[in-house]
Amino acid sequence: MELDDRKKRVLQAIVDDYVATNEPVGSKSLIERHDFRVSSATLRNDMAELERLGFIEKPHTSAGRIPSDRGYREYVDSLMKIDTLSPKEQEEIESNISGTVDEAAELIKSATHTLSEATGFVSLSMSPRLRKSFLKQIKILMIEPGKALVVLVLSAGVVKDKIVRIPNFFTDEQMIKLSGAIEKNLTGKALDEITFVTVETAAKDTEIPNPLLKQVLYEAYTAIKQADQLSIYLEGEHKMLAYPDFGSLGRARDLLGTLSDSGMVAGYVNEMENLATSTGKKDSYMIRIGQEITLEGLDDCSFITATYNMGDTVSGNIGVIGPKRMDYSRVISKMDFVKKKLNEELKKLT
Amino acid sequence: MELDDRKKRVLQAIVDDYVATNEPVGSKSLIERHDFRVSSATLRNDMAELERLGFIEKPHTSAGRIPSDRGYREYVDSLMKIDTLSPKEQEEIESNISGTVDEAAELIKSATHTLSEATGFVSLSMSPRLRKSFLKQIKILMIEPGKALVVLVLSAGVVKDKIVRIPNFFTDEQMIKLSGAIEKNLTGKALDEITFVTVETAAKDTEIPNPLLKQVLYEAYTAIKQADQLSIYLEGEHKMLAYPDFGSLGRARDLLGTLSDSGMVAGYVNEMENLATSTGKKDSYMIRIGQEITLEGLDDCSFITATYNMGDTVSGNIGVIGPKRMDYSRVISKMDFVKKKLNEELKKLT
DNA sequence: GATTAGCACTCTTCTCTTCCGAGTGCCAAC
DNA sequence: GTTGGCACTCGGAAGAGAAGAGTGCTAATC
Repeated sequence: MELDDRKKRVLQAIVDDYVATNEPVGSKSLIERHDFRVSSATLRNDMAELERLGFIEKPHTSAGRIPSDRGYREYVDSLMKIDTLSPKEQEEIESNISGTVDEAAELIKSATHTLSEATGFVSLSMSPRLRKSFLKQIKILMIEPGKALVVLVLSAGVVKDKIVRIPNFFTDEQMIKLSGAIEKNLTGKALDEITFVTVETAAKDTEIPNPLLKQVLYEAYTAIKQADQLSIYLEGEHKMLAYPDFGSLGRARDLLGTLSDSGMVAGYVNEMENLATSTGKKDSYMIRIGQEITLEGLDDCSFITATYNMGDTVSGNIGVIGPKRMDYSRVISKMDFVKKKLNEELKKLT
Repeated sequence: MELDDRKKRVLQAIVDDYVATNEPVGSKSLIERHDFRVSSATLRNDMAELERLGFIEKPHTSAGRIPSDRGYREYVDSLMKIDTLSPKEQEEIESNISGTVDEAAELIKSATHTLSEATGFVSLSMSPRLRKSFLKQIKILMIEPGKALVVLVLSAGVVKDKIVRIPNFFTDEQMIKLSGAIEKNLTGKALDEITFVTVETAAKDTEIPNPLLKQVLYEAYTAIKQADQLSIYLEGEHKMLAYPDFGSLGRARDLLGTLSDSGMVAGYVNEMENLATSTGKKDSYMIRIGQEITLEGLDDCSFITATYNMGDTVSGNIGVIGPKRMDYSRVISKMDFVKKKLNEELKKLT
């Protein structure tokens, strides 16, 4: 079912007007605000058809129309045109992201912050998926008897550390020897290539009595595995309260409650990303609208994500969550620009 | 102006009832719910007096009374009695905090989480004030030309690291030598004893050409100074939406907006802590009620903090922010218990 | 002097009704 | 296919009571 040209224009106009005013759009106001050159009765017929097809709906009998999820979907898929940012907007974003930060995590955080500020919505970032990154350095430092620090330096400027327990009588020299051996054998390996066996093998020629060794190796292995755990960073949750779309406190509570469970949100983003990768759909951004989002309380939201890259093998996501009644074009172009800048800056770090 | 016994009981009953019901309390319902053995008219006289003294107020002429900030203040200062937790409550908290965590930061986070869960309010923790902690280890590791990692191990199980830029042609050996020299000379020093001069002196006998050295030392110094920056962790902000006390979306927005500025909240907590220390008032907890809180949007909140300790010299704060119409006794006893458990667990780490 | 009963008064809240207007769907005409 | 016209629907605003909870005050009582 293809929409004819005028119906497309009508749907587009309804979305635009509704986004701008937050009022259901009637046939008469459409005529007033747009140059349709037909009468309101004609639009009424078109609108009835659009409703029959599921693109728009009525809050109640005697109100105007609002876009349905499907209407928004059609809008973002084929109707809207993405405009470019003004130099001023670009500069604002640029000045916030570029900087003197030396750690990737900081950079990503500041991009997330910028994104929230620029859009006025909730923004988020997922930590890079480090499975494919490789070990540049691994050191195990004795802190005190029974305690050591494992420090991992990964490609792309990422540093992780973890305090681990070790047998009390493990000595300094033993640790230095062990650390050297592990480093020598594991450096250059991708995280997902490293198994417990790999670590054990790496330590084989250290001549440290086995029972002692095993626990330390296990802790080191855990530290390595833990490094590629996904984490999420959310910002600007409170901004959602400013939108009348979540008028009732109940809805707002559900929404913020869900967002506060960052593990759940992270899981969802990850799922979306995997789905997109596996189905080969790789636009520069991904949108989920309203009911398409399976998280509780986000029925009135849209969720837009994009992928940033650190080097060739490592990537993560940034994203925006706002009311589905949002100016998609602006938000997407802003996110796109933030992503671009973030990628550039990340490149400088490697 | 001392209140007579019955007036105290009346005030106490008003606070208790109001906290329980969220309804302004009238003389009649007071009689019904409590065993005053006088008539409602008598209580009306008492209430008029309490109002004249500023302990209670009327939302409007024909409503009951609600406690004023001053009323709550009197209540927490001299009327309430803090009850102990049931074994079940204790166990719930205990099982959440004690655990196998090896890093202090993790432990503090989990205590904060537990606190929010147990009270149903926003909870927060401030990172330990590390000025007085001492360096157990400091290592500078080369990552690649132009980049190094400074790792600090502080007393009380705290590890900090920071990537720093260094001159490109700084070599591996130079770094090892430098790292050793700095470590040898700075270990055991408290963070606030370390100045740039100290660091420079520590590196004096390395025989590395001066112009090179200076930048690295400065970066190392920065890393050290940065380690004692305060940070704050907030949790459960969305829970505030569940309380009718913040009925209007506007108020809720102000509140969450303020809480989202964690720097500001951290500054306020720090200020409170300093004030308490300097005036010598050292209760096991501190309370700020309503207007006493100078943060915007927290007029209807109370802010309760306590201090946790890591070793003899290092401490930080945990706290709760809830509606001022809260069950102070329960909240305080819970916070107190969380604090106690946290202190115990922190002790195990050192 | 403190306490009490009684009563007039105040003010919010809830419900019911009415009214208005924006918007619709449909029909007949163009 | 498009248009003008018109009856109809429904939500929201505005207003009018009525109910109810609570107060302050006065005069009587302990």
